[in-house]
Amino acid sequence: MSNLDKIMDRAEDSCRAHGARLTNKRKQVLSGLLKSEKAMSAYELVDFCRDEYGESLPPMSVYRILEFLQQESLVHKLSLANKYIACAHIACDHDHGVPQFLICSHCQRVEEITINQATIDTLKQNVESAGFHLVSPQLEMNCLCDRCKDSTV
Amino acid sequence: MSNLDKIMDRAEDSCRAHGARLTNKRKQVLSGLLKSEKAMSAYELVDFCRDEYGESLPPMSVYRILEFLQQESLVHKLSLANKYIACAHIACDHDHGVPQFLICSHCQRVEEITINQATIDTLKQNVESAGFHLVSPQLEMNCLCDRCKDSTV
DNA sequence: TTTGAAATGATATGATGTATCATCAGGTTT
DNA sequence: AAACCTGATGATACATCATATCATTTCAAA
Repeated sequence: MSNLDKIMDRAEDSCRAHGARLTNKRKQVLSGLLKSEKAMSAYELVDFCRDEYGESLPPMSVYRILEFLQQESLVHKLSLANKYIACAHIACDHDHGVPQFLICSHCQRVEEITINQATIDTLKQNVESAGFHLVSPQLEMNCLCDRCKDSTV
Repeated sequence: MSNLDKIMDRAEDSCRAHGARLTNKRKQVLSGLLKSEKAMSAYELVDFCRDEYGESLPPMSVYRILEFLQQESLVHKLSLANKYIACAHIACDHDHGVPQFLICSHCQRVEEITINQATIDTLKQNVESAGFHLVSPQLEMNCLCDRCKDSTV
């Protein structure tokens, strides 16, 4: 069983546990993101599904499906890039924690890492001091990856 | 001399120090953001300039001006909201540090706070461990502000 | 097998952002 | 002052991202 299949199975289990259905179209979008191993825009996913599955999936549907997948914590939206990416921890047993996305401004490569609890607590405390309350915390940072840093020096 | 005037003066000084010109149109956009005391989209600024100054400033120009103001660190782009906001520290003498924006998902109010150095160092260290390098660090977080939290409970 | 809710399709449109070439304004040189 | 250069702005078109709305399909439960 391939790694992709394992992840898709776990995704399906997770949906079922919430009483939600991981339909065929939803699987197509999710596996598209998993296969591509990068962040993709909704319209890129439209093209991908057409090319890969020979099915025309209108943009509206893709957006709806992406929204569903985000609710299920299977996909994250990267606001810095206006793109969507599969969660890197779908098949992990540990708690996912607060995701932090490092986005290479040069090659668009994205790395998802997890912030340690102490740092989150500090951030959260700052937020509370300012009279605000965190909602679905997620951090995104504009970076250069190693390769691009070297190649642009 | 009003606070707004003071800030605009400081902005102009700062530009001059970089050999850049804070032209009339650029002042209009910046003071629009300062007067409104909130984040605005480029097209909202187009409307604002038309209404406030009776001048038609095409969207393309507003985008160019916003880009200029960002380079001068007078304006920040909020990617979570696709809006722009005046830097809260234009007239401050202290170093600005890494800005963190708390955006109320409900009323769109934005608070700019500064993260303490230790937290930044930790974040930066995490980023380096992952083989990435920070570029223009800035954090944005989806929050609820006090008022909206109370009103929605 | 009906039927009701959820998912998807179709269509239109709004919102955000950029490419490109033309024109204008303000200094500098002569 | 006139010519000239550069940076700023205008005009136009278009690309990209996203949502509103109503119609149709699918699928599981009654």
